[in-house]
Amino acid sequence: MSGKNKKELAATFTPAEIEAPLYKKWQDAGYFKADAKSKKAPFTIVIPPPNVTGSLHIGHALDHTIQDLLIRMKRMKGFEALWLPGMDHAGIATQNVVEKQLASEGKSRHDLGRDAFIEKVWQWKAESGGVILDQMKRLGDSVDWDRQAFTMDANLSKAVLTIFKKLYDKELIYRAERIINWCPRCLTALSDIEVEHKEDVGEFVSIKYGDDDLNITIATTRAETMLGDGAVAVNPNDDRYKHLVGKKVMLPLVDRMIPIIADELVDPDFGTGAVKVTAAHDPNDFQMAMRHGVEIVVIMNEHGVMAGTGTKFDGMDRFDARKAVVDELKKQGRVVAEKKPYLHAVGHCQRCETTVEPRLSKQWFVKVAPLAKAASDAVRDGRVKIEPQEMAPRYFEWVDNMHDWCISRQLWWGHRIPVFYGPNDEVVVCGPDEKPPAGYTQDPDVLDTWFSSALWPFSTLGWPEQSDDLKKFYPTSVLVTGYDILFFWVARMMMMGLFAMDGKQPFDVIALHGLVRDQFGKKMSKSRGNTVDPIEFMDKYGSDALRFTLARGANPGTDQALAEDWVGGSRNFATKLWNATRFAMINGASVSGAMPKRSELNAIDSWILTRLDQTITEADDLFEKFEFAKACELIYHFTWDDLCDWYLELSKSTFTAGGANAAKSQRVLGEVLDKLLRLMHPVMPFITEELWCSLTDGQSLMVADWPKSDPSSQDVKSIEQVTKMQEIVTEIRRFRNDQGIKSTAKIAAKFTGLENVGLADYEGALRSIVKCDLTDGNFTAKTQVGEVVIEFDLTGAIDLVAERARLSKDLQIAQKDRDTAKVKLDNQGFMAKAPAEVVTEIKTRLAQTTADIDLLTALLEKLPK
RNA sequence: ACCGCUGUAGCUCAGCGGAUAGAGCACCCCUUUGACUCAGGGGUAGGUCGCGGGUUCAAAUCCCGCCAGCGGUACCA
Repeated sequence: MSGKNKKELAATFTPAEIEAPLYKKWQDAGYFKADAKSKKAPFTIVIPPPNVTGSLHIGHALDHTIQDLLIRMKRMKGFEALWLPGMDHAGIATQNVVEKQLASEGKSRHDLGRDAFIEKVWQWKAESGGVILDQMKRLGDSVDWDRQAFTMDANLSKAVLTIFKKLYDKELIYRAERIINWCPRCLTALSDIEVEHKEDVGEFVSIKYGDDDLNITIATTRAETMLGDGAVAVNPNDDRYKHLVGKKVMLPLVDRMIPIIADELVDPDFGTGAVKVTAAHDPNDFQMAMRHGVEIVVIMNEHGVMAGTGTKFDGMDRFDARKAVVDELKKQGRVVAEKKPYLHAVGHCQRCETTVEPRLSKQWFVKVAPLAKAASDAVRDGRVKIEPQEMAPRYFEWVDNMHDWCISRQLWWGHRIPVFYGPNDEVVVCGPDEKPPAGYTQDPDVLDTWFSSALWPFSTLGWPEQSDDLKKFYPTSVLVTGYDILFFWVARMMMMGLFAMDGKQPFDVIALHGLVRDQFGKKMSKSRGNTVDPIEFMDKYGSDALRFTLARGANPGTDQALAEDWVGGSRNFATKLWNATRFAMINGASVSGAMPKRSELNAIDSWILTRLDQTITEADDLFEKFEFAKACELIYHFTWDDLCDWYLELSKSTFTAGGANAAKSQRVLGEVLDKLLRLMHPVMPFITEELWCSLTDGQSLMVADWPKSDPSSQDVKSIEQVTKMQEIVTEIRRFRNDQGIKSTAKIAAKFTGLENVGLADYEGALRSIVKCDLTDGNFTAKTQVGEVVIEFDLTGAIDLVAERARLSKDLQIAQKDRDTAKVKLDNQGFMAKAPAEVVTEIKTRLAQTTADIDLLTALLEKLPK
């Protein structure tokens, strides 16, 4: 009765053979496309834009598995589902790649000039950028490729100009001279989040300033900066130094008189309690300098090389100069104390690891306070939900303490700052389609990449135009990302989204997942050499296996460990599913025709339908709550244990017998697989598609309906019956095992009392699953499960020692359980205060264990000596 | 230093007031080539729930302290 187009399933499942063709099939059919004109309710996810220079790593694989899972599920649920892909232009990273290329030809970007260089970058992007996009297809990502976006696209660039001007007009963007994080290698300013603080080994030297008449000892780890000191600061309440405040002291090596000032910022308990103030090279010193009018002396150039000090140290690298300065001071006997090694946190460039140099320079900043407050409030008042909620404090911690955001980058690749300067330093900001007055020159810098990434949830949908997409799909439904980058762009997207879209949040939910770690829970890193390649895993085990492994490990907001073995286990699971379906089809599983009435079904069929229904209800609920690990666990358990180990085994005799009973079970089995495959599709899209199409002759699971549960069909009695069957089977297996009977050996057995537990009709099924087919014999041994007695013909082969040991052990356990129950019931406090259900439960347990004890005692006594 | 998170079976993790603490993988024993052999089936074994106090009839679960690990933040020059 198989349909004409039904494919025979191959004997083994080979992921590589089905994955690419199925992806193509989906793409060709247009299933990934979303329609802005649709009447369906929207469900939107914009991809957290990966880097154009990047390739797929295991963290993306997890991130994308979750997004694809949600999108596929919502699509099946009848939403107009849009998953919008794209990339950001990664200013520094991309420029680095191309500059390296040029360097290998002995050229620098300056040899080419700005326009030619940018052209070169575009060329690089066309040839080798965006590798990740192709890799996403391997994962099965059901993204709408027609809407693919790039932060440097015309429309997204227009969005950047528009928002810049808007912010400037509202005085939320300003230009100022500040101490910023400067990378002397990348030659650009960095924002706070592009700086990584790491413990460095340094040296903490105490240096005596001044002479015999007037001196003060300061302590520093950056001796070279003393050449640019403008003052020495002490705490105003520090009695040791009070008398020196207002006096001037001689700065060694440069022979300059500098004032001693008093400022609260100085901690009297740290170091010597006296601090050198180098306003041009330290953010705190700069603050103090502003307060006290201290002279600002710049002593380094952009490369971190000493310059303009008028000393012999000019021309030396900052680190060489540090040593040289200390040596020189030592010679002069000014080094009073040295502490080394001295561990302290130092900022490093996230991209190139170079030690960041705080540097005084004029840059453009976003005034974040008002924007951050809006971003904070949106979460606080519940318009945006963070999942899991325990992560919210981290968000607040970050957003509420954000410093102003330096957005200038001294690069060429990126959105050029739309500011033009007139001959007398007039400033004009140009929005899209606006022209600066003649003779004005544009700011040479570009904007931080994240300035454009922050617009992603709406710029990709057409903003600033009021496009159909924007109307249909904004606000997006959920942003899926790792908690480690919650701050990187989530906070920025929130700020910009709320600002640009008149207070409408960029997403309703922020769903955070953890990091993928190695099998020992260690963070993966190239230097540790413990990274894994998702592509390699997909080659070896299939995409579905990788996806399932990741989804199964994805507890909300917590990290997960990943080992190759786990992926292998998921591959085995996929194989199990494949073979179960194949077996079902060989045995005539069918999806056509009406389902038999519940009343006509045997307990086993009714049970599996009940379990299926429970599984659908619970898994659906868990998926909706972003509890992917638990949902997968549930599905795994249902498939492997309930369906394969119990249902199929218990039903084999029915299928073999054939006839009307078999036909009913075949229909039931078809129904179970049909719904199960639908339920699993979002997690394992490839294998489920292949199996489902074979089983049902359907077009595609991608556009099939999500399985609905029907709680009214719950059959509690069938659960009791099958649970009883499982107990009997387990006991017989245990008995056979203890007696050393091969699991394939067919032995004789006699069942008594099945009718007492409503299993009179299931003796055949029971006999078949435990290979006790024979009914005649000399029954010399027996065991018992409640009211059911099973006797065996072991023709004197019974191992009395093993059996007695076993029974004694069970008896002991039962006695212990009975005792604990008794203690509870004798406890007056418990009887008085515990809820009635709990008391009843304990009473039942007492009765149960007492019965068990009687039974075991009797069996022990009857056991031949 | 501060904030946050974590500490449960050999490993990775669930459980987060109801008492017999679970799963996957690994181990051990038996078994299998008639859905499953890069497999499958069955059966065992394995845990002072980090440590110490407290609250409760009842604590892995709540509170306090401590220890250990991780992450983030930080102006300690």
